[in-house]
Amino acid sequence: MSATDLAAPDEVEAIDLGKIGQSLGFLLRLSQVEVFGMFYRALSCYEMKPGEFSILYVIHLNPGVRQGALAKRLMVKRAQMTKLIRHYERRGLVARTIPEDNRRTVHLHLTDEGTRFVSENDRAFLGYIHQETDRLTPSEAAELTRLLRKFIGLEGTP
Amino acid sequence: MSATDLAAPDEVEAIDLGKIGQSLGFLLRLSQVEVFGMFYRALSCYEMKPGEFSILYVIHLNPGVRQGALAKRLMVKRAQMTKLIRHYERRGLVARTIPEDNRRTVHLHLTDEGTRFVSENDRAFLGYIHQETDRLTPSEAAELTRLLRKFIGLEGTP
DNA sequence: AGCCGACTGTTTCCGTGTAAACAGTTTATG
DNA sequence: CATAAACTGTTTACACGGAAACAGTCGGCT
Repeated sequence: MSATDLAAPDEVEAIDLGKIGQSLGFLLRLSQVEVFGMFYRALSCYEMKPGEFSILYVIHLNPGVRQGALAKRLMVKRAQMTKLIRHYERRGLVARTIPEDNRRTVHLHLTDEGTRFVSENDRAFLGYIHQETDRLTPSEAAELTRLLRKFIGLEGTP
Repeated sequence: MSATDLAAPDEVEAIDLGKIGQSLGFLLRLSQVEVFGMFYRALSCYEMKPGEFSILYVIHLNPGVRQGALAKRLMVKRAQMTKLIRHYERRGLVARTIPEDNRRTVHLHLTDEGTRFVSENDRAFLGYIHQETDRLTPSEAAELTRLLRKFIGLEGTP
């Protein structure tokens, strides 16, 4: 079933959450569960999770990015980024190049196949969210993203 | 260091996020990282994560809750809830009782020690967030929680 | 030049959460 | 009543992400 399977009635909804229900951390976690559920219902056909696609997408927008810089921007650990990039390399979507002037770093590019993949599936992955914010009005959805962007200090860079 | 350690300059911030920067899923994930970072800086002394405390807190508010109902309400899998509850039971904070009329279910209560723990650390765990939304004005923080609550369908039950 | 420290990516190990199968219990159904 | 189906919690196996240690590379300092 969807979340935690259970055919229980509204006994569940009767549970008092107290101040937890106002806690930003709790609300964020539940929201993420909700978004991931939406994604899964809509895009389970593609064998790729939204976070994985976003990496390809950002490489597409920034050819030659350093691997560590990408990791920091996307807030994933360098170790994790290594695993993902090696995976995409094996899959033939990403190419790694080590420049001569600084052989510590790794620059990332999309292969032709990777470029094609991103171009073709762009809309599906980026647009799925706007179709599914059914509980929010469009202006509320816009305000929500604005507040989140401000909260994480992502205002100046649209 | 804090997030992904890296002494890099603003090379990182120059990376173009494109439409990803407007994606609700992406923003939610970054926000959660942010909140968890806040918590860690403030409450690393307690040997308990916010999600773990929230379970004790909700049991405190709803003595005798069924374990599965609690899991569904908090959106954690039943298997995971089993591990957590058994852990708290060993630690002497939670007591499990199996009622005679339905021996499939498990009802949860706090022990005296558990009650004391929640009462004493209540403020520290629930209040840490309001101290740390420094990038948001109070009214913006309130609006953000309101929108998140609406987004996950948690409106009627304050 | 040579050494020390910092940077970058990688590897290894471990904690946590999930999925799937399981066991006991209750309810529905013939 | 007996059998099947559904419910509830538990166990087991595994995938994912993080922390820490590691190896190669570069810069600074004497």
